[in-house]
Amino acid sequence: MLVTNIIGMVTAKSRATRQRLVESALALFEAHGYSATTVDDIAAQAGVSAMTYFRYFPTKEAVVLEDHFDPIIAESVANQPATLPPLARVARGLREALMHLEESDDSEVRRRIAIAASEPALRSGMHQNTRETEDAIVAALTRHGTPEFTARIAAAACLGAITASLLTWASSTAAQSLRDAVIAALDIVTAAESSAPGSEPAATTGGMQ
Amino acid sequence: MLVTNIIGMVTAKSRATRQRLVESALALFEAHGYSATTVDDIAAQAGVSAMTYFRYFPTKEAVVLEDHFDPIIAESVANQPATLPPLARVARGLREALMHLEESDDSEVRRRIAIAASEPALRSGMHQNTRETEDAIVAALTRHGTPEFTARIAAAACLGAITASLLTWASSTAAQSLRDAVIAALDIVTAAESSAPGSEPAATTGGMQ
DNA sequence: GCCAATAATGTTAGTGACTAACATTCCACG
DNA sequence: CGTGGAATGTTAGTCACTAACATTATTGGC
Repeated sequence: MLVTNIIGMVTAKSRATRQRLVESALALFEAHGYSATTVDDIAAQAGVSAMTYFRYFPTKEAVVLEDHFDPIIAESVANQPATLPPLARVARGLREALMHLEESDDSEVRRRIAIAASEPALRSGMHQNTRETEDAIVAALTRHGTPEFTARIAAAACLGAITASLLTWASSTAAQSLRDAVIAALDIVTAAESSAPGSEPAATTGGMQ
Repeated sequence: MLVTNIIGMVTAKSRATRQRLVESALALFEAHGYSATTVDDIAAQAGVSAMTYFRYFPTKEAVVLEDHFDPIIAESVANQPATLPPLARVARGLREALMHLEESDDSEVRRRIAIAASEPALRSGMHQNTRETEDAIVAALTRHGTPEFTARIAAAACLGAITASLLTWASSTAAQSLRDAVIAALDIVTAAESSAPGSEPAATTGGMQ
């Protein structure tokens, strides 16, 4: 949820402008590369001034890095049995949250992440985006007695794994779904726990091993 | 190893200039905040022009984010027994690499990371820095038969945990050592494996739980 | 001690991301 | 139709960063 949503900017016209900006940006980034594309280019392509671009997106990065990926995670994590080790709770919570995600928009997400993977600055921007999610997970865990440091490390480990997984997934040609890529990553993080009580390994994922 | 070390820049004078730039930057960042400090300010404080600053550091971030922290890690990881699950091998390799680190310069590192923690842009810059280390670990693991995806996820998970740990450590007032903070983080990531064969939990760390 | 060669620094001029202040156009609703 | 607020534009500026070229220190050989 990087982006404004400030009061105003909600009319049909504004939604259309925003959409044009996103599409122009992705197309130009794919065609000429991220750094070779200026904000002016994007704005011009969308039929709008650069100033208007910045009214919709706070930075050049933001138009790529908006994540539709910050959802009910905390809720899911909080619902895991407190008897599991923190890392397992986070991983299982993330897996469950994923199940409540429409499979549909994989393709645009893949475009975005593929662009992000191509530019170091954007790659690290992805990590920045997970900060909110990390905080939400930490809050969920500490509410049930996990010490803050432990909670944060467990969250950071899982999110680091997921981010790496997404970057690999988006750059790969395999017809794997985003969901399977993330699940595969979480399986690796919790591999040693697959024999622990109450934890069944998720469905195997084919290609990405 | 963010920074130049290009041919030249190795004389006594250049080392002195570099040192002055680092000290000026840290002091100004601590005094007025990262974003309120301009590169011109830093250069002026060091008695040098802005252009000279950029001859030593490629970006404003770099003067903070140089890591003395990218060392023999791959070597250590490669030396772990291949019978362990990948995550455990990475964690144990990192722990061992840490042991070969002088404890001495904790204080400056702490200053740097504390500054990094205060600015989102710098925080994500830290992640960017770990990319080289991640690649080195992946290379070490795949050389011994671990699939690339698995290797990368394990590396990313551990490095994510370590980074989070460092950010917490640097902002805390506890007199803990950097080494103990990192070990504590790795213990959390591999908690479920502490009963696995050949893996003894590292020394407990007091404060940071 | 003087004279190259080379390292270190400076100057100028530019690009591009981003901000602030203010002016303008568009559009819905009375 | 006309008015108020939303959407957009203009201008002018700051700051990170780059390139090309000019200048000053430093150092090693004589």
